[in-house]
This record gives sequence, structure tokens and C-alpha cells, in this order.
Amino acid sequence: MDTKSRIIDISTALFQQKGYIGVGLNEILKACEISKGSLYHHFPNGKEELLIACLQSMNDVITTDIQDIFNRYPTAREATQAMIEKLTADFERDGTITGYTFSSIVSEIGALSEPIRLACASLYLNMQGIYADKLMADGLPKGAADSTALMMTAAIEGGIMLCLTQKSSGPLQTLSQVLPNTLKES
Amino acid sequence: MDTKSRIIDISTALFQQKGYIGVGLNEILKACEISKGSLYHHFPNGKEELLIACLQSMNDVITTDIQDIFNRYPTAREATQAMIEKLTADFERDGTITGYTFSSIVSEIGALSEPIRLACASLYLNMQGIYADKLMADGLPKGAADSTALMMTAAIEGGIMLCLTQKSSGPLQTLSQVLPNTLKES
DNA sequence: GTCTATAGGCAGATAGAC
DNA sequence: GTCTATCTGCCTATAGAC
Repeated sequence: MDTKSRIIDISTALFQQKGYIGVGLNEILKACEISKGSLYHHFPNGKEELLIACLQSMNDVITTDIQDIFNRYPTAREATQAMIEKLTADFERDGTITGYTFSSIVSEIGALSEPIRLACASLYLNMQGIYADKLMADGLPKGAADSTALMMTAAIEGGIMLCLTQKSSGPLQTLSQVLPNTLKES
Repeated sequence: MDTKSRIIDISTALFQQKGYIGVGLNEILKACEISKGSLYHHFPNGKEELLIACLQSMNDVITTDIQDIFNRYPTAREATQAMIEKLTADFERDGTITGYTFSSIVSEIGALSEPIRLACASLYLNMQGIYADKLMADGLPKGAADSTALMMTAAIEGGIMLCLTQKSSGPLQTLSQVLPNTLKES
């Protein structure tokens, strides 16, 4: 595997764990076992360019991941439940949630860097799109599917935030029971 | 008004707008028109101690604010709708949402500083408590009220995040239509 | 393409006069 | 209780050898 891909892979994990500002360039270099010169050779615009590459990588991984789950279950309701249960399992295992959430990145520099804000917006929209497609396949009209998909995205993002704040998977576990019910009744 | 209170008031606004890391000590000093020595006299433990004082201040303001809205409307459904509409109006006016969300603060240092994480957790629980009380007054049993209140908190927090990411009040506007319906059917 | 060395800036924090 | 001056350390970024 080439150096550039390795930098992206390792940096992606670090950004997800600690946020953009929380990870220093030196930490990335150490983790990748490369030097500063090498990093700036592959990413001439420095840390911000690296983050954008990482966001694209996250986009691919997360979209594939969610799409896979939504293909495996017959209805949006069951798929949602399975997805949230996967998140809680991740949290129980790792003590943190590394995927599906970019709130730390948005909060830190979304307001400062337009390219990064746009990359995050695209990520959220991709997730939301998968939910909406499944809801339409279930028979919901487009408008209702879009609204419901938006609420799912917001609730899951907020649920992850609550889990991190409380250091407990409780909020997501509760959501996995409540949220699918609201889908059923839509 | 004494210096300490003025520092807290001004810093609270800055932290809400730009997050914890986004605001430097020098910016706070300039906004408050004080010197570094003065700030460290009132907050010997520096920036972190100041943030905790600000979080307590936010807690008071936000709790009072939400409680006020929830007292003014007969049901949780109507109160929720009114609250979200207030948020969207704020967003339209200021271009940002300063209250009701601490996600940026949680994301930035919640994982690093235990006192700050706990202060944020307490804030979320207070909001959730107001929602739950109103839902119980509407006739929901305690368990269902707690679950629903959690979903409301998560959805609103996530909705704010989506608005900031998309630079649009659209997500919250959609939520103000979808979320109350899920309450109605609970 | 990778390295070392270093620049230059700004952060948070401290000391001590008044 | 407020001030100014200063310290130390970390950050991103660059220059230039190999």
C-alpha cells in the first residue's frame, strides 16, 4: 500500500477519535511513521487538504456500510434498528463512536473552512439519501420519506452526541427502541 | 455589575458562537476590556474554569427559557413546535444558533475534561427533564415520556448540527413539522 | 519521495509592580 | 483588584540536503 493511502487511513481514524484540532501534525507523523517533508509532499496544502481527503474516505466507508445494512433488511424500520444496534455495539466495544458522526469536525472548523463544511454536508446528505430511498421502497411518498430521513439523521447524530456526553450507550439504546416505532406509524 | 459577572456574560456568548477552542484568551480579554492579570485573578485555573462558569450560566438561561415556553403551551406537542420555531427564527436572524446546543463544546473537550463533560451532561438532562414532565402532564406514563424526551433532545441537537452544516434553517423547519407528529401518536 | 532542521506565530499561563 | 511584561511550549509550515 502506498504512503499516501496509509496517511489517509491512519489520519482518518485519528480525526474521528479526537477531532480536527485535537490531532496535531506531529501526532499524525508519528502514527504514520513518516516525516514532515513526506506529508507535505503528498498534501501541499497541509492539514486542511489532508482532512478533506479523509472526509472523502469516510464518506466511502460509511456510505457502503450503511447501504449494506439497509440492503440486508426488508424495511427501513428493521434496518434502522440494526444500524443503531451496531452503533451501540461499537460504543460498548471501543468506548467511543468513530463513524457516522462528524459533529466534532463541523463544530471545530465547519464555520471557518467552506470546503470542509461542504464535505460534511455532502456526507450527511448521502446518509439521509439512503434512509429516504428505503422509506420510499416501503411505500412512503417522496416528501414524507425525505422529512422522515432527515429526522432519522438528526436523531442519530444527536443520540451519538448524548452517548459521548454521558459516556454511556444508553441514549442510543433507547433510540433503537423509540425511533423505529415512529417510522412504523408514518 | 462586577467584573467577574461581566467576564462570564461576554465569554458565554463567545463560547457559544465559536466553541471553546475557537475563542482565544486574548479575544476574551479584548471583548471584556480587561487584562490577563485580571482574568486570572477571578479564574485562577484559567480558561477551563471560566468555561465551567459559563456553562452554569448557560444552564440557568436555557432552562428558564425552555421552561417558559413549555408553561405557555397546553401540550408538549405545541410547546415543541413553538420552541423549534424560535430556534429557526434565531437562526434566520443571527445566521447561527447560540443557545440550546453545546455539541461543539462537548466535541472539542468533553472527552478531555471530565468536569466539562459532566457540566454538559447535566445541561442536556435538564432540558430532557422539562420535555419529560410535560409529556407526563399530557398523560404519558413515565417510561414512555422519558424515552420520547430523549428522542426530542437528540433530534433537536442533531437538527441544529445539520443547520450549521448546511448553513440553512431548513432541517429545523422540517423537524418542527415532523417531530410534533411523532409526539401526537405516542 | 523522504529526510532533518528551523522558521515564525500564537496559545495559555505566570511574575511582580502598582 | 488590575496592570504590563515575559515565559514556555506547541502549532503549522517551509527550506534545502540526500
